[in-house]
Amino acid sequence: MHLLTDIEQPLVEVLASMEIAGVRVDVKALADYSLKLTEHMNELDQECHNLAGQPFNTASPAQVGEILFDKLKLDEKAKKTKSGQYSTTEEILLKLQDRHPLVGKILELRGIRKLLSTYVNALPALINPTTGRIHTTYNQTVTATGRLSSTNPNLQNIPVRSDDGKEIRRAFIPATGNVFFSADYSQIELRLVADFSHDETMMQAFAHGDDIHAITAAKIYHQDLASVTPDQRRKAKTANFGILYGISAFGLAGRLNIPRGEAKMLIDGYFNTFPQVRQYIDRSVAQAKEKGYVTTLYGRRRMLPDINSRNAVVRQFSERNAVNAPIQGTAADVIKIAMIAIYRQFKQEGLQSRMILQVHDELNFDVVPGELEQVQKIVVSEMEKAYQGKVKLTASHATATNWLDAH
DNA sequence: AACCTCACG
DNA sequence: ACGTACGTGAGGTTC
Repeated sequence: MHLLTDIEQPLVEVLASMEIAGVRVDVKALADYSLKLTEHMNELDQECHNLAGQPFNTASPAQVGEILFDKLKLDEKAKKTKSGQYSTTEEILLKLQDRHPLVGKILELRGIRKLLSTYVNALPALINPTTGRIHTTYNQTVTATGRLSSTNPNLQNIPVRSDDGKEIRRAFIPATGNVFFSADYSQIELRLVADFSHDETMMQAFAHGDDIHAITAAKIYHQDLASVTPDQRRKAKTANFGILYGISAFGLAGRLNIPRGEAKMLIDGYFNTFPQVRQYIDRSVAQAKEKGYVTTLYGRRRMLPDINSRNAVVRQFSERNAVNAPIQGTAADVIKIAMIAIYRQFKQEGLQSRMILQVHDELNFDVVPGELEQVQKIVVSEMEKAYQGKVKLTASHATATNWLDAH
C-alpha cells in the first residue's frame, strides 16, 4: 500500500519533467483556423445587431440580457443572477431558442468567441521561442481533492466536444518524426465506487466488461440489455454521474430536464439496483460527521468543517463533498502512482519518449516511433497495476498524428 | 477585482 | 421553505 508521501514527493520531479518537455502545436493550422473563425464571428455579430434592431455588445451578458428580456420580452419571469442582472447562460438560452432567431445566433457567437479568445488566439502567444513548444505549469497543491491543476496555459481544458473544438485539439501534435500516444482509464471513478461499496451487481457489471450505463439502465428499468433505449441509457448515465457527485432528486431533475418525481423514481430505482452503493455513500457521510474529514484510499484528507452545520444548504454541500472527495481523490492518487511508475520505467529503459500531458484520467506521450511498443506496454501495464482492488482498472489507448485522433 | 460565462474531467 | 449535482482555469465586461 502506498503512503501519500510516496506519491507527492516523487511526483514533483515527474511534473517538472513534463513541464520541461512541453507540447508542440501546429501554429499554421491555428492561424488558418483563427482567420476562418474570426470571419464567422464578425458575420454573426452583425446578424445579432440586425436581429436585435440595434447595435449592442454581444460579449456583454448584461446587454444580451437587456435585449432578450427587456426589449424582446422573451421570458416574463427570467432568472436573475445574485447581482441582480438577467442570467443568460447556455442552459437558459437553449430553452428560449424557439422564441426568437437572435437566441440561437447568440449561442453560436459565444461558442466561437470562446474558442477564439481562450484557445486559438491565446495558445500561439504561449509558445516558448527557445523550445518552440508550450510549457504548462502543473500545480500539486491547489485542489481540494488531490487532483492536479494546470495553468498558463491550462492544458486540462482543451476543447474536444464540439466540432470546432475538435479542430483545436487536432492542432496538438508530436515532435517531427514522432507519434502521439494517449492512454486513459475507463470509468475509473465508477469502478472505485464499485470496489469501495463491494456492490455485487456493480462489481459483476465491471467484471463482465459490459457497457456500465446500459447495464445500469437495464437493471433500473427491469429490461433486457438489448431492449434498453438510448434515452434510458442517457438517464442511467446521468444517474451514475450523479452518484459520484452526491446525487439529489432536484439536481438530477435539472440535469435531465425531467419532473422531480421522475427523478426521485430514477434514484430509488438506482439504489434498489445497487443497494450497497447507498450504504457506502451513507458511510462516507457518517465518517465525515464523526471525524470532520474524509480520506482517500491512500490517506489524503479533505477537511469538512461545515459537515454538521445547522444551515441545511451549507451542510448538504459538505455532504456531497464527503461523497465525492474520496472517489475523485482516490482516482487522482491512482493516476499519480501510475505517472511515477511510468517515469521511472522510462528512465530505467533509457527511453527518449516523453510523458507530456495529464488530464485527470488520461496520460499523453510524445513518442519516438521505434519505442512505441515499449511505451505502450509500460504505460498500460503501470496504469492498470497502480490500483489492485477487487475491481480491476483498465486503460484504453491509441496512437495517432495528433491529440484528437489519439482517442 | 468581482462577476458571468464556459472550456475540460 | 429553503436552494442543490463534484473538481478546476481563463477571458471579457463592468466598476
